[in-house]
Amino acid sequence: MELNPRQTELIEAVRTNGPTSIEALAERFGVTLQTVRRDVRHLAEGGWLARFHGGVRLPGSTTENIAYRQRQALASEGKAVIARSIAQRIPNGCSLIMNIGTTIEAVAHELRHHQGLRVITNNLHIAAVLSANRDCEVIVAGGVVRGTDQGIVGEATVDFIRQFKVDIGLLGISGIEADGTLRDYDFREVKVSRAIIEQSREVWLAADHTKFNRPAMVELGALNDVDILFTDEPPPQPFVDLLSQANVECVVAHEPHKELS
Amino acid sequence: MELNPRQTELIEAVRTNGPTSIEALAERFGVTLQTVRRDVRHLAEGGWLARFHGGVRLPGSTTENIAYRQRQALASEGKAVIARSIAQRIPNGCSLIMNIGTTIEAVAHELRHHQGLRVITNNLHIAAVLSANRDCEVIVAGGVVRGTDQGIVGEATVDFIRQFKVDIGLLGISGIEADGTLRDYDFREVKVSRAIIEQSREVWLAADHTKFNRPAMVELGALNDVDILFTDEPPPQPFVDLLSQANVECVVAHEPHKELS
DNA sequence: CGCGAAATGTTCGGTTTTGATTGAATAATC
DNA sequence: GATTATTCAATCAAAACCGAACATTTCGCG
Repeated sequence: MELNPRQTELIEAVRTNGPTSIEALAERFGVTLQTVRRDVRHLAEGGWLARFHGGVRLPGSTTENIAYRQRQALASEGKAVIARSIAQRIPNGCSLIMNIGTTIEAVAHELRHHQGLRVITNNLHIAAVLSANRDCEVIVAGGVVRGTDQGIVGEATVDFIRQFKVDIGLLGISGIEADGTLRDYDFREVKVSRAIIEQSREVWLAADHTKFNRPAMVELGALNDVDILFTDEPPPQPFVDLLSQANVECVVAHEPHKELS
Repeated sequence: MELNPRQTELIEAVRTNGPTSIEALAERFGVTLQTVRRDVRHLAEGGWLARFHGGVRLPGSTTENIAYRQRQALASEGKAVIARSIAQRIPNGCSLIMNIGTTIEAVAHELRHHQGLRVITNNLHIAAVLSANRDCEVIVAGGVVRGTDQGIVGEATVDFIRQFKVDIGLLGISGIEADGTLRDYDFREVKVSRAIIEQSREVWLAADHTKFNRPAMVELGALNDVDILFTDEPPPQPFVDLLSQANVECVVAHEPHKELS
């Protein structure tokens, strides 16, 4: 089974953007529909893709984990920028813990070509992405898998994470309130995040601008726990002071210049 | 294998710029297409590059993380039959441990509509598939993620599994030798499998016909440890006696009637 | 300068890939 | 359920690409 670059890219395109129409792919690659069909048929026979009338999707995934991927793609504009900015500051060869959250997942994608990383995570997607990097040791935390986002939570997870001590803890979060508390929705996830903070020498927080002033139920910690905050727009007022009081470095990520979609 | 400077540079060029056409390389080095082809053929034979119609790319860039899916698709004819037969015998509401292996993954697919299951696994794919089933509690074992197949192995995994005791342990395996020993390739995986046997009240083994008499390095256990063996063809002679001696029930799964490919 | 070996260029027939057309199959609509 | 609109697959022709054979150049060496 030989694959030419277009076919490789085709798989990649479906992997990242989800189900696509034949027509869109033909335009994307500048070839005719017939050619795309041939590729798609070929790939489907090899089990790389599954086709439906009018398009292709990843094999085995009908509608179940699509809701998740969709959400991931939706807000990816700003998240990718934050992710790149975080990945740039992660040195090769260091140890990380990465928690649940689409922003942190975006970071994982950016880390695919880093070298010598040791990553502990409670996010199945991150584990899957990074385990493809031969030069990266991935340790997944044990525990109960949450159906909504394939996150791993629970007591067992906390215990598992307590076994380690890493250079950098990378946290995504649901909301930062105006009093400087970090919050999330699921208390089981919060317990894990707290454990991550304890076991990390440095804590980096990823939070796009929508997270400021966004309320969430469970208190996770405070800005004091954080060393660096990565975001995509300058934070609004109450937070600028809070950040400097808590001695948090704030990195506002910028688009390199132009992005081709 | 001798490499002249141009060939060295050629590899370098592909390394930095990714897949390239023969034509572009010819222009890049100011030589004819035929010369580039000669170089490329030479380099491809030496494993430095992989070529495709019209150009070259780095080797393995395509097949690495795809090899797994291919393997999964390749032998899926018989595996699906075994998987269905296993899934039929799994009652709703029971607890399971499922290990690494494409056959066991196929079982997971068949379990998507079972109810009230509690599944512990060291296979990320299974975790992903079953976590989509809202009526199934999935617990993933912690540990090091193996890059080749997203299996979780290592000491931590063994410790994690020892915490549980389940109704049924579902094992896939690499080979069954003529002396009745069960074998696999990776000793870390074997340790996990052994732990699974210990923590299960009943052990079900899935092994298609290719596994009989197939040698593998590490001994995992013996047929005595197994309660039921699921396969797709009647086992050859040495095994029929071995199975009855070990008091193993043997289920030969049959195609329902017809399968549309 | 002449020789031979290795590397490179040229030509040509065969193969692979791509694009276009058409009739069949499939989904959507009423 | 019948009709319409897409989509699919088979076929063939054109183009691009490949490899082999042979001609040419380059280079080392006496």
